[in-house]
Amino acid sequence: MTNISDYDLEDFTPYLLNLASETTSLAFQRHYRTTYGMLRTEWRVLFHLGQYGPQLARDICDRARLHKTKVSRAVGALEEKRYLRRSEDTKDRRQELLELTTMGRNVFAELRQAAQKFDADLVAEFTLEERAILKQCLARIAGL
Amino acid sequence: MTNISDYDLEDFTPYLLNLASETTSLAFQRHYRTTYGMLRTEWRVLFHLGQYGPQLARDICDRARLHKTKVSRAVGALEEKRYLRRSEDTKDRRQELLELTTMGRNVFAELRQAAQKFDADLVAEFTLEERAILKQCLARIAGL
DNA sequence: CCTTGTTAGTTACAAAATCAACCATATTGT
DNA sequence: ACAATATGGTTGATTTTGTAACTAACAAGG
Repeated sequence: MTNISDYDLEDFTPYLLNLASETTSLAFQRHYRTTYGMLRTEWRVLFHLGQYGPQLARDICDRARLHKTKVSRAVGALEEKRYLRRSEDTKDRRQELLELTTMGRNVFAELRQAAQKFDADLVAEFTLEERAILKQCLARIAGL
Repeated sequence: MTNISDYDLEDFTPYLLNLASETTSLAFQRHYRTTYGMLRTEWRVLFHLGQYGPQLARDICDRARLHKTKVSRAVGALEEKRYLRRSEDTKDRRQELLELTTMGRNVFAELRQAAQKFDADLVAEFTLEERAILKQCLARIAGL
């Protein structure tokens, strides 16, 4: 009987993606976790608010591809830390506008810089072409 | 006030990695979850045993970069499903050699084929060069 | 109005991951 | 030999996530 397949799972892209994702996420964690006591979802929500300005929880769900329960809890946690504020002065009383407080904006500025540096270090060993292809492939795979 | 930086989260590699990883992992889940009732960690452990042959839990921890508690629980679950067997005939009575049963090897063969097809479809839209660069970059980032 | 359906967001409960403590065995230094 | 320490692995408590059901507000059709 011949070998049906000599496919090596080291080539399994989801596996590589998972390893790479875990490696980088764990490494970057210390910037928001140890310093600010934030969870990953909180950092993501903070980032979206800092990056795209005041918006609804719904918008964050869509953009960040996070489930509404995750966002709901992260918003609660960020509110407790006084990093964001809600206001529901809209006509639609179901929704509430989320925006960072001054403290939240400071944290965001700090973390954005850390992220930028972290990323630069991460891809430092790659050529410009490799970086471009990497990001392009990842974006396509992620469905962006 | 000037804009300190126009760095965008979309450019943050860990974020892209996370999105891509989640997207593919969720998509592949159905192959081991719905068909065999396995969890992600179980599939990973099975994969490592099938790929690299009989070994200690410790080896799987190192190679798969999984915490020992996760591996311990996954091994227990796989044993219950009769996909693996333990034997502690070693000189060191603390450790036990893990190996797949015939059934476990069949499941592995089946899943490996599914993985191969899944992966082929995933990267189908990329050129050979792009695929090579993608894998190379991911491996480097993952520290392989 | 008043049913029916939809949307924004929260909450309750189950599943899973994380963390710390633990047991048994092995190894090292004195 | 015998503390002290390290290793392989398990277990239990705590956290975090995921799933589903829920409330409240709005929107349309009759």
